[in-house]
Amino acid sequence: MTLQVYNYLTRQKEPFKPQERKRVNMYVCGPTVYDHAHLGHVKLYVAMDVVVRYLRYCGCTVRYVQNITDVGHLLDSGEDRILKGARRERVEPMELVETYSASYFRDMDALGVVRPNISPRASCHIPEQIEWVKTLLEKGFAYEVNGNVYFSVEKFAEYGKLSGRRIEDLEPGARVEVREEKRHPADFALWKRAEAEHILQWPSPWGWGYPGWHIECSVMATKYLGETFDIHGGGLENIFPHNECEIAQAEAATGKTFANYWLLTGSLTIDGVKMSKSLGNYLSIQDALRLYSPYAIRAFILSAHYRGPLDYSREAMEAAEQGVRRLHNTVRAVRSRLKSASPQATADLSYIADLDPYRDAFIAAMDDDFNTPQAIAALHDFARAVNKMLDSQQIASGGTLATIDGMFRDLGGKVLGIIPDDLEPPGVGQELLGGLMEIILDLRQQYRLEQKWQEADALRERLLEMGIVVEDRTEGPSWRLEL
RNA sequence: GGCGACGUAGCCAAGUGGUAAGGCAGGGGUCUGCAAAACCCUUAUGCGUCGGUUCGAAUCCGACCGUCGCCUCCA
Repeated sequence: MTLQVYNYLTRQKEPFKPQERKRVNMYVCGPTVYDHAHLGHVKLYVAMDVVVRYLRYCGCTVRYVQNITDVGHLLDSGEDRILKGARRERVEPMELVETYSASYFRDMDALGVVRPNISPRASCHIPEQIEWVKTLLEKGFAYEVNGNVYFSVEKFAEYGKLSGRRIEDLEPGARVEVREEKRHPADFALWKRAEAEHILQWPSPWGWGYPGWHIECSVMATKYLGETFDIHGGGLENIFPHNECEIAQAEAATGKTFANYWLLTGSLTIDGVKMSKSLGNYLSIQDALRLYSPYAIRAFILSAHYRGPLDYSREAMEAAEQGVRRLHNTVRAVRSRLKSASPQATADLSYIADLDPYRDAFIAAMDDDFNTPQAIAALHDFARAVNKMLDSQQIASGGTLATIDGMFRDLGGKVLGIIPDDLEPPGVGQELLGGLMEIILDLRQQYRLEQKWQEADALRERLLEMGIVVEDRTEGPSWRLEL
């Protein structure tokens, strides 16, 4: 494998070498489930999805862990996001968590995002987190004040190594008021004392309370992936303080490197501003799926490199939709030709040999830090070559067509997830529909032979109104459902 | 104030020293009864601005301008 990845720890591209050959352990910071996910979240999860898919395509066994934050993630006001959501909807906190976890998975499924192997919840790992805090206290990296336990950043010499910040550079209280009881303004909470009205609380050696936001990731990542694992992914905007704190807690406790490679993604913006819940400039995934196909949404996100920012606009999404449609048209044509191709015909070896450069270009792009824009470009170049061959009326053998289809399935399907295995929408009555369409198209051909253009066109128009596109190709009429 | 990212055609966006990928949109053409699809040609003497290094810079260096993110709990 010659995969190169940009590692935020070293700020450069490095050859990717998992600890164990062909086995990759990977962790990505997951959602806080207090509301529906929106397109902004999708950029991270689709990008990481493609990382996982590509590693698997390269033959690696990937254990992908992505947490579900259901406790301890506070708002600027100091209010727990989960509790605020629960109050808003007048439900139990854990009821809210169930609702939005389900919503999150439903959205990700709809977008073809492969599920993590493990989706651990913070609230299910309270004992482990308490143990971890105890360890940090014993080792002298933490201190307790009034039922709160803080991590002492001055005790951890490497604090800031990921984000490139120095403690002296931080402006205390820039956003959140500094708590007097902290020894250093930059110290962060490992465990927080819960007031009586705080519903989510657990007993601990320091009284009733709940874990700080950062500790869950350190604890759950190491629990399922080992003290040192291969890849830690996340959004660039969380590099500080969240990711930095994860490293500090983990490495202070274990004395070992936390994660070897840090892959961080740029934000999705809209009109140049980050799409976020708090700004209200977001598009929910459900709404986005009403406007665009899941393949277009993925293609849009993958049209920019994962590390950079990407600006959402109606125009850009339409462009992605059209681009993906072009690829689907080619794949549909190949599969349709494949049905009538003779299966025992020998493969056109010279043409298959010509396929290699396209696959190589795709692989080279992906090997270069998952350069999906270039990989998609390679797919488009490939589609053009295939279209040319189909147009030229060369008799392609079943073997050649199957190889081409296989490439689209592998590269566009398995790796990028922008080409489905079945282009026609699933559902009952497919055979009935096929039979009916055959009758209608036969009738229309009869009109055309008789040069009754008005009747033929009217038929096509009415079918189009129902979402059935009819195209008269040189090899005969074809139809497809367009949603 | 500090740290960081970004600025490439009408739009989205690759390219990080060798003379500007790809997609969308636009224009022209081929094919077609028409349409669609597809294919061909075409669209940045130019990569925020100004300097510098170099035989050669979108790519390296410096300054400046602009946009955005983060600075203790927003993916």
